[in-house]
Amino acid sequence: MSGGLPSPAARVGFSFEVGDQLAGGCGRTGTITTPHGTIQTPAFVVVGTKATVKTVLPETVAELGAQAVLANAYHLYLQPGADIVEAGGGLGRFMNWPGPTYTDSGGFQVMSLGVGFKKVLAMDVAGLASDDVVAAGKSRLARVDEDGVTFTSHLDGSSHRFTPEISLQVQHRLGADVIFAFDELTTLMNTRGYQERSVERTHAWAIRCLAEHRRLTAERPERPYQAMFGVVQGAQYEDLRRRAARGLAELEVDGQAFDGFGIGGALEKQKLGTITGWVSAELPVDKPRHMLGISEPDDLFTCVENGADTFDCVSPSRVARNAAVYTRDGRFNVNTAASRRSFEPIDAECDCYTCAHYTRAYLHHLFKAREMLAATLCTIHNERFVISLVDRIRTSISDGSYADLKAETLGRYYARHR
RNA sequence: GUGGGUGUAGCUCAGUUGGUAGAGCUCCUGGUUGUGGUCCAGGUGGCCGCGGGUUCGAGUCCCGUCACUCACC
Repeated sequence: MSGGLPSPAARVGFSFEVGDQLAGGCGRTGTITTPHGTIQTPAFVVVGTKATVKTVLPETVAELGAQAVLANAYHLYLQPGADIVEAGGGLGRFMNWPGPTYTDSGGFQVMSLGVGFKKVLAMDVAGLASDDVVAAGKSRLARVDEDGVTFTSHLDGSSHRFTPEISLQVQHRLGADVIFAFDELTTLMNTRGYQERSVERTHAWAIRCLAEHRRLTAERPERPYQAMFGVVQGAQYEDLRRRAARGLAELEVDGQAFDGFGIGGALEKQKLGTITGWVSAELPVDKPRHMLGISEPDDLFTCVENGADTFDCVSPSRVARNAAVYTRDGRFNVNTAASRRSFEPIDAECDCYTCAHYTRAYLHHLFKAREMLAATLCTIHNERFVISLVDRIRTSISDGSYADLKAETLGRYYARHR
């Protein structure tokens, strides 16, 4: 382990304590404490982009075992506006979620609105490298410059400007317990030269984010402290990833350092573990590491054993709305003919509300009939599946059964495909 | 009974001056990793109501016939 900083002064309202270590790896358990409660790590943070976990009630989200919810600053800035969320008592109160909350900075939208697609994982990139990537048939809705990003709203076409300072101002108004630095997310199709310049830009923005965060925090001392995470970029390049991580770890602006770190960007699935390992090695052991946009079972194990503490991902809810459901024996689409007369739960071993009360045939019917309950029930199941898996991973680190859990879980989950 | 209309994919319908058929939906199968997604991609499926005729060639033109439908007796 290198690049670690001395322990920062304890901050009121936010802390991270490392628990058990995974034998033979840099995985660990831990406890994140926020003004709205604690998070036992490793943990899966449920995504509620627009201040709602699509199709499910907050009470249900809590019953799923979700420990925290992550919303998006860019989306809430556009609608309803950060001032309204602030006037509504802040993100958690506004959406009736009493537990810990996160907001993403809008950095992801720099890429997704810019290039018109979101394929940043497991993409065949041979021969496609480019400085100016845009999906065929899509118009660019975001343009990056050194100072910030100009967006064209996907809602009404209006033009908006995001800079590190503006993102932080928005996130402070939203009031989540954990906020992220405004970064630039590239795709695997960008050239090495572009990735290099992008990492430098993200670092320069990180400095501005810390300065603005410090200013805003000092301005409102009466408010609960919002923890600030820096985001490590660098695509698939070891030197860029390590340099980015080390740079953020060492960064301190007028005594203000990052409280934790996000690991994001273009992550080739095959290199996910390796990249996470590079980054973890450069980051301080006593601050939490959040994997942005990861939830596939094999990816969760890979990231945890390489030092990741928390995850968020839209996948469980997004695929649920399109009829894909996870089971211990792999994923399948419940809207296909195989489920029409299957009067069994999605996963007989699952402890979720959906599996306790509903059959595949019923869910199949709901999807065919385009009933809204289909999305709700499958979202409940999928979110519970991922939360439960990460919970079991956490327990297994503590009781020494991690290797067994991993072998059994992945062996079953991918049996059909291997 | 008379006159008109319609018969093309499971459904609703397109099919240009005749050159062995298309769309949407359905159906089937994939996909979805910091939500531009209540979606995207691909695929199966038709002796064009039936029988004759004209023509090198007919879903297209002609004759007959059957079914459904509308109007009037």
